[in-house]
Amino acid sequence: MATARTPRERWIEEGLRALADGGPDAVRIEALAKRLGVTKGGFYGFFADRGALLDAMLDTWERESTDEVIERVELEGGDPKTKIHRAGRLTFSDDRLRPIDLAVRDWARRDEAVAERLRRVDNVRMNLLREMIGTFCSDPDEVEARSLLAFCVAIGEQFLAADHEGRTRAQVLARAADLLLDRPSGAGRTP
Amino acid sequence: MATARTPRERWIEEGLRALADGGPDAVRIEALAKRLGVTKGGFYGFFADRGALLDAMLDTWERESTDEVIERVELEGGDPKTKIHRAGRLTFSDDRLRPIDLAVRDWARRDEAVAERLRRVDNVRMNLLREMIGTFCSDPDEVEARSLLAFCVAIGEQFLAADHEGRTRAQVLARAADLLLDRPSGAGRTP
DNA sequence: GTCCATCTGTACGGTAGCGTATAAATGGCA
DNA sequence: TGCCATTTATACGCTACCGTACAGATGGAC
Repeated sequence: MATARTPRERWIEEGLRALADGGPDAVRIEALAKRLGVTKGGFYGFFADRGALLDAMLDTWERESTDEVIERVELEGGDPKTKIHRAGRLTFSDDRLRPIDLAVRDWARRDEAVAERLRRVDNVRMNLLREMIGTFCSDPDEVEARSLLAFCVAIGEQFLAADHEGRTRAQVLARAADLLLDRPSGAGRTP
Repeated sequence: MATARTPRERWIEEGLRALADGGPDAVRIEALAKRLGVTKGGFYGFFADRGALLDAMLDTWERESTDEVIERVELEGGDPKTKIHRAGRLTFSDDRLRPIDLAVRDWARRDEAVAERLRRVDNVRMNLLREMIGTFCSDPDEVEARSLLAFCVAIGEQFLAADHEGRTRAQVLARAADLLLDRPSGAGRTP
């Protein structure tokens, strides 16, 4: 048996890099082959067509974005606020995962199958947020609202280009996190 | 002088539609021509090349997203919270502008010139938010944090696929808006 | 070292899109 | 109505990419 010089995983890996850099349209088999230093000859031994590669890429992304992140968050322990920050950092500060995540989000707007995958991933993350925020906030509606805010900041911040008048983005984000995660919450809403 | 059956504006308009539907890669001259019911023959009389169309599209988007929105927000008056909601609605509930805005955000991640335009647009919007939120919140750092949160929710919500356990997205968003825009704010931060 | 399944390079036909050239159609204006 | 600048259709060469076919290279098993 001849060992593959360019196994299935390398095509997926390079495909995810292309997705991160240029969106799904940039995932071109011949371009990937060039970057891998081979021709597309071997590609069709692993994948039926370009669509099969895109599916496999999404499989890999989905697994890495849920199971592995959750596992690492729980493994290291800490208080809820620490865990929330760690979960956010594992996705949105990781130079590998962050751009893939953002590209998938934009992709999901145009492809229902991708949207379904993203929904699964986001629901896992929202559950984590609910659980953490639920430890210091008793009103379920407010837990949901704060979880949504926290998640939206993590994503929206990546797509926002505004400046902050002398402050750094990190400083403003820190203050925003305080508003969401530090303020003691009443049981009900302010009338 | 022969009046153009397909003037410059129609190419831009159709280009923006393609951008909204499929991202910048979907803005293809021959495809636009087909949708306009003509061939690309006349296109190169208005634009030097595909890049010139993309620039013109961004010019149009930038103007519509700042001047026109601001004008309409101020024209109709109302209290700060009303104005914020109206400004958000003018962009993020408009079936024409919303998908263009989102497509431009993703595009800006890969193109520095687009990022620069988006920065100008977002700074205009952030100024509006600061002004409105400043009317009921005195701490400048908190004004900035709340403005960032409000903006990030408006954007992030569009890219988020999670469900809300029996609640609708609109319900959770309403509660989130209360947290950001209703809570009376202290002068300083909670220690 | 030989065998052989597996992987890889090369070549092919087909589609889609860009930008150019040029001829035909169009409609305002005299 | 006829002129003429402007707009549009058609045709072309070029590049990039997809998916297929097949021959040659590769390296583990024996």
